[in-house]
Amino acid sequence: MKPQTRNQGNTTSTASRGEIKQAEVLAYSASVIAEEGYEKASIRKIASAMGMSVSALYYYYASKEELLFSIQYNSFDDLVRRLENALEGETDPERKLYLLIENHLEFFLSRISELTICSHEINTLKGEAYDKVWRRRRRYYLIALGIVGEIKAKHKNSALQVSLATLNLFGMLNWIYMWYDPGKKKSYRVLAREMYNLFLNGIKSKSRSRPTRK
Amino acid sequence: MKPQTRNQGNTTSTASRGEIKQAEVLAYSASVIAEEGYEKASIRKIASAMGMSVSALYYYYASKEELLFSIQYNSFDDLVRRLENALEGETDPERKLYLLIENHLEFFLSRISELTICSHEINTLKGEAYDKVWRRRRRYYLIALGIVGEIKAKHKNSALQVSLATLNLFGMLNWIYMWYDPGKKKSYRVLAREMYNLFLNGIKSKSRSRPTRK
DNA sequence: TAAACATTTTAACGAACGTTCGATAAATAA
DNA sequence: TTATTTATCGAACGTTCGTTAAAATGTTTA
Repeated sequence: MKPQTRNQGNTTSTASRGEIKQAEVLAYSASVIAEEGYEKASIRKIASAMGMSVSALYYYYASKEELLFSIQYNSFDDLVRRLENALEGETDPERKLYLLIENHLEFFLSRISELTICSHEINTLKGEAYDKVWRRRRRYYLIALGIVGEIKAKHKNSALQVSLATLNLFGMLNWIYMWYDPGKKKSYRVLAREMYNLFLNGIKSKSRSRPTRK
Repeated sequence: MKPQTRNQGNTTSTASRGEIKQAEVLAYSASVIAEEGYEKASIRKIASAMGMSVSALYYYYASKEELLFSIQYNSFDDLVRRLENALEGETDPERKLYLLIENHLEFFLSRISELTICSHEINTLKGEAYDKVWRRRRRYYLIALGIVGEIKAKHKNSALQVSLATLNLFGMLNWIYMWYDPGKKKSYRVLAREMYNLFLNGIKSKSRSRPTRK
């Protein structure tokens, strides 16, 4: 029988050989899917990328969809957990914003393939699998929304549209996979600083007018 | 023989029946591809979406790749042209920034399918087709980069990383297709105002520091 | 040792894919 | 009218897709 139990709820830190291989399959899948896109990344490509037969792959995952689901769910789950951990005990909303951005970028750079898939294949899953991932994603979004709302209140910027600003923040964060070059080795701290300053100053300021035509 | 001449370079404003149909095919293709993604949007789905046979479709376009190429190239081409037109005679960099954002969002809302494809399928094409689209895209990017550079100079904000800021601007702009709901009928002007204020205030301000740990 | 379980392989399934072909139908030109 | 071009069609091509059944290996346990 195949190893049904995933890492979650593993009381001991030991991982069976099957679980290790299972994680390995997921990692290879992530790199191929990130590179080629979900539809174009065939099961055969993934299997041969790790020198494995197609059916051996099916021993660990019941379907291609389950591969995508596991990648996305685990990534969002880790992302949320790490964020909640980082925010623990923090009260200053601006500091929280920085931690969110830093956490996101650090996670992105350490697992580029997975996060690329989280961004690019965000609407690929359907039905229940989509819903499950959506709920993780939603949790992440609500944390960000709360932080932006706190900053708005702190600076009494009543004109700011919190949800719109938050979506723009995610636009910046999620678009990185399109231009980030791992070869350049730009540190996540530099990126985080820059993005934090841009976004914070953008939502703090109360000057909100469109330049009139001359 | 199939109608080789595209709209480009059409001296007269008349369009033959073939050219009209050709444009119609492109529009249907765009909506199906935007909805399903390029790989999953099969030629058969596109054809049956417009009550046409598969071979009739091939009469107008030689391949599925040519469909994607035409959608992307025409969209970027129009986008750049409209922007250059709008910027004609403008000198104030902040006004230029607003016009860029407004132009982008207005175009996006009027041709959601095409722009969704421009964002989401940005790395789908390969080889020469990719290069041709890339050059259009590059032109657009350089205009934006120039405007951001001018604003930096105007405000003497020497700490600002122009290319990074520009990429973040495009992150906000290109991510819209992920959350924009046409049903809500939010005007592009409202979006443009909000994004303009956020980005401009973000890059104008010279306060660039990371909140220190407590 | 043998029995039990875990893992991998070979070979194939039906379905869908992009594309092409030759035969028509419809529209236009002579 | 006939001749010619323009447009459409159904049927098929070869290939690849995700998936599975059954048999063959390893590996651990009794």
